[in-house]
This record gives sequence, structure tokens and C-alpha cells, in this order.
Amino acid sequence: MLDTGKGSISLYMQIKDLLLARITKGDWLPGSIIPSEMNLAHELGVSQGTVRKAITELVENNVLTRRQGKGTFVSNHDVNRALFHFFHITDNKGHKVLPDSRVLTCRRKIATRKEASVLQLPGETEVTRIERVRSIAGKATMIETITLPADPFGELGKGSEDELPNTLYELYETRYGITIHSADEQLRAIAASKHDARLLGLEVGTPVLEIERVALTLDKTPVELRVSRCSTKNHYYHNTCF
Amino acid sequence: MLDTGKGSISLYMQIKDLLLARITKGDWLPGSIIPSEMNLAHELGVSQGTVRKAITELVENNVLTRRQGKGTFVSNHDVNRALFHFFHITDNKGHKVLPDSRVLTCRRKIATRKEASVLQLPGETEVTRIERVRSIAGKATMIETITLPADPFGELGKGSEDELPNTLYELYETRYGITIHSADEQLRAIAASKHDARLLGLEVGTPVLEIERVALTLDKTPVELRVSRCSTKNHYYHNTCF
DNA sequence: AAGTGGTCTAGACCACGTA
DNA sequence: ACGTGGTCTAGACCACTTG
Repeated sequence: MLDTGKGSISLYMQIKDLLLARITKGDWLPGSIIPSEMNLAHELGVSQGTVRKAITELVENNVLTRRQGKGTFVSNHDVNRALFHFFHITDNKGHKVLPDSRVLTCRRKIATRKEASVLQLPGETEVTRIERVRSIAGKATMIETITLPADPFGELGKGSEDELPNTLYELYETRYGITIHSADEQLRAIAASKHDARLLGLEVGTPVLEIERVALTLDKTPVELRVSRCSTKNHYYHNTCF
Repeated sequence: MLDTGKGSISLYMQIKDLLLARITKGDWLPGSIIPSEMNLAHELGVSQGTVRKAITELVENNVLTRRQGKGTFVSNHDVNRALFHFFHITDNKGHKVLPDSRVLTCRRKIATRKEASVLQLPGETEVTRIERVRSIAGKATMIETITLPADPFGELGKGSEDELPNTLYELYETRYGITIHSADEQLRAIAASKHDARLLGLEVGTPVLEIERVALTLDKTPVELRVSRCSTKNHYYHNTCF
């Protein structure tokens, strides 16, 4: 099974790929425990240290989570992950708070060229488009337009609009088996449209921050396009570089 | 020297802190080689694997760089580091290019309250303020206002304005012994001022992206405040989240 | 050939969580 | 008491770089 020949890829990398494959296939679901390092070592015929090195890299990629004394678990989305890894808006003092959200619309539509291209869909495909307003401390701060391919997100968008939770990535994971692992964000400054201005309580033409995010699964399949328009009157987008 | 008692911090952490201290003190300068893992292990009376684990974490923090067959080196700033870790503007196709820069002014001034607070300076301190325009493919794309404390950056700003290189962090490192290790960025959308508009070739009031960056050394001392105003007509700020 | 980092092993003991 | 991950050791061999 494992390639121990000369010029081959290292053992721990093969094990890492193997574990990754099992997770991607769904053998081990988010939140569930995986076999112990010793068990995996025996099963795969390598030493515990080699399994450990493979797991360590997956932990660094936020794919697995270790809990001393308990075991190693497949990471799942919770409020903390949403806040620390996928939400970058802070108030003027640098404090992060996850905003509330209120859904405006949730409808099936034909994908625009942009949406189809970003989500790698064929032309003229149906998508679900959700529009919601997010508020921090009771004040409307951002408008989100979320586009999801119809395929994995079957019934979503056929009614049941008001039942959408605040943290969507948890829903994707628990209800559709889709785990968001990373996201690419592109930011620019644009003028608030009439629609933006009304919802955010701004003058038309006020500069707002547009965040265009493509969310990806572990195997880098794009599964969500999210365009946010954010008032930066009392909030910033925050990023730390190393 | 090392604490091997019970409830104490782990050995490799102590070694990591020790190596970090030597680098921060300047015992080992950026770009120079550090002793081999075996030598450090003998010197410190631990096994090579323990030193290795300490070094691994410093490599992950971009403090050290390993080169197989050669040794382990203190990381230094080069064009690649500037581009991959500290520059986030891409063109509409997602391509990164480091812009050219033209210095407009470079003067000694009294720090504003904002500058003094961010750079942790006492009131009424002198700082060096640099203003420059950065161009991509010949087109002015961003205006940068850079504020440096007078203290470590002695003669900078007393003449010699035109000799400033494109990548300033390299200069800080080689000429002043200041290594930028991380940076915090806060982004918002604002309207272009008359000054901004003229330099960027935009209409007054056009939304531009303002990036306020505080650059930190390894021991988290803030040493530079950089406010950039960026036209997002043909460029984005790009960020990947995990 | 000698020295460096990179991988892998086998085994020891510690700290934590559960039963 | 037992199983888990966390730390540490000692030693082997490989891959790469330099003299």
C-alpha cells in the first residue's frame, strides 16, 4: 500500500494524503474521532512518530484537532472558527463580534456569467441566491449576497427562508455534508448604490468596502460566492500578516 | 540553564525562547547561519530531535529558514517576502506585482496624536514622515504615507530623500538593524481627497481603499505606521483565509 | 568525504481525561 | 487503571551541498 521505494515521496506525506482522502470521502465526518496514533501506526505498518508527523501537518491546516487525553478529531465549524478564521470585521477598537443576520430574499435564479465562472458551473445553471443584512450592536453594517450551486444544496432556496442560521458554514456542514476549509477574498472600495445606501443607512455614493469571497472545500472546489458590502464608518476589515 | 523540573515549560519551548532571544538581541543577524542542530544539541545538553522541534516552530513563524545540506539561517527580507507576506494588492486577474515607487516628500515632523499612540511614543515627539506614490505598469495606483519614529531611524529624513529603495523593509533591516516580522492591517473605504484624486488620476470623492498598517518587530514593538490609499479601479486587495 | 538538514524507528516517561 | 496525545531520547539512514 505505502511506497517505501527510493526516490518516492516521504512516508508521512503518503499517510497525510491517505488521511486527507478518508476525510474528503466522508469516512470520518467532521466532529468525529479518528483512530489513535498507535492504532494508525499498526494498521499502516509504520512507527507512531511517522503517523504523528502526518497528523501534525493536518492539525496545522485546521483539518484535524488534537485533544490531549481524548484523541484526534476531524475539525468542524463552530462559532469560534467562523469568528477567528472567516470573519475579519472589527469595530474601531479592534474587537470582533459576529453580527446578527436577517434574510431579505432567498430564491432560485439563473447564474450570472460571473457566478457560473467563479463556481465552475456550466452556462444557464440554476443557483440559490440569498440576500441578507448583518447587524452589529443593532446597527446594519453589511449586506451579503450569497450564491450557492443548486447541486449539493438541493432543497435550499425552495421555501424555508426564515430558518437560515446566522453561521451558514455550520449549516452547510451538518445539513449538506459540505465543509468549508478555506476562502479567497478580494476587497475593493465602491460607491454605495441606492439599495446599499437605504439598507445601511448611508447617503448614496458613500464609499463602502466590497468583499468578494469564494469559499472552498478541502479539495479546493468552490462552493459559495459571497459578496458583502460593508459600511466602514464604525468598522474595519482587519488582517494580520506574517 | 535549562529547567528540567516537573511542572515546568517543555524543553523545546525553552530552547525556542532562547534562540529567539539570541536573534532578537542581534547575536545572529538576518541572513547569517546559526549553529547546526547537532552543535546546538551538544551545547544545550539535549538531543538533536528536541532542538529540531524548537527550530521547526521558528521556521513556521518565518523567523528561521532551513536549507538542506547547507544549514539553518535567520530569515531576512527580500523581494519575495515583501511580495508574498506583506503585499496584498493584485490586478483583476489575481496576479501580484510589486509596484515601483516615487518619493514625494520625506521630512521630520512632530508626531500627530494618532502616530504617537500607534507607535507608542511620548507626546510632541519628532518622527520622519515619507509620502510616496506607487505605480503598477506605469499607472499610479496607491499613495503611501509612512511614519517612522526618529529613534531607531536616526539620519533618515535629514536629506537623502531620493535614495530610498522600493522595498523599505530591506532598508530597515540592513541599515538600521530593524527586522519587520509581522504587521496588522485595518482596511476601510473612504472618498478620495483632492490630493488623492490628483495623484491617482481619479475624480474627487471616488471610493478608494485605505489600508492602515502597523509593522511590528519580533518582540511586537511597533516601528512603522503606513497609511495607503489605493485605487481599486483595476486592482484588488487579496487575502486567503484558512 | 564530511557536514548539513530530512525522514524514520523504537522505546521511555509525562499530562490529561475517562471509567 | 488505562488509553490518549505530548515530550524526549538515541540512533539509523537518506538527500543535498561543499570542499
